Amino acid sequence: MKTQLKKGVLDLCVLAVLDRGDSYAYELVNQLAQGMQISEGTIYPLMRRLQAEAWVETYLVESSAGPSRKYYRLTAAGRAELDAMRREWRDFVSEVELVLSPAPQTEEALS
Amino acid sequence: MKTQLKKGVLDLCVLAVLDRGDSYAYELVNQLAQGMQISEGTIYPLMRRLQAEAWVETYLVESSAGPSRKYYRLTAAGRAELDAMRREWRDFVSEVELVLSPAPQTEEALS
DNA sequence: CCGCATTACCTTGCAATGCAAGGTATCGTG
DNA sequence: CACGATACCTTGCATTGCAAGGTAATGCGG
Repeated sequence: MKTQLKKGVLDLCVLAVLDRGDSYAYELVNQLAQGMQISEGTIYPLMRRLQAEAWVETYLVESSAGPSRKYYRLTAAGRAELDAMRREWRDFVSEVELVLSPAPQTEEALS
Repeated sequence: MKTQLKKGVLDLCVLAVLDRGDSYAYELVNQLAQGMQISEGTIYPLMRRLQAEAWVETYLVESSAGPSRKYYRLTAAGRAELDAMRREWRDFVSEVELVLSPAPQTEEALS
């Protein structure tokens, strides 16, 4: 999948996944990596940004196999942002589809 | 419209517009600026990239009001690329919509 | 004829973000 | 006790959109 296309969408995707239940970065990468490529070098800075915006909050959970996991939970603000991003996403897709669709036959295009 | 979302899509949009007829950068900005914001500082480097990839070729046309216009015409390679990009776009949208849709209830998620 | 708006071209520097590469630490198993 | 898997993280680079600024041609009003 083209790298540039993902820019600005991964936030939305991560928030959407977290809306289905708390998770931690390492797991998020594995989940998202199935459909769209995404690597650790992407997710960790991204989670920091989400936390800096107060869209998620964290808590540690000890693991039976490996170091403690830093779980992320959506905040109320995060859920609101998720809704806003969903709307932006739909508007964006509509806009692009409009450009991609065949000429809209505007009357004044016959100069 | 969010800046980051546009990354990787503007190429596709410009090629799609050119597929409907030759145009020049200044006009492309005005056309695209209706739906999605786009500025001159974006379009000129972009057109250079498209030309460097040989997806478009140029020819000058003198204008009755202002300096000569540098028209861009889609090449065969450009048209092929446009088709490829359209497919990538659809795949990309599908992938994101999949993530945004409610939990798909995979059996093995009950560990 | 001169300045100004409009058209039309272009470049520089910055900001945002995805990613490869590399680093650290913990746990269970052989 | 070495190793793989799990899980965390950072640094530096590449790409790309954009604001800001610069150049030049044309026609019009004063």
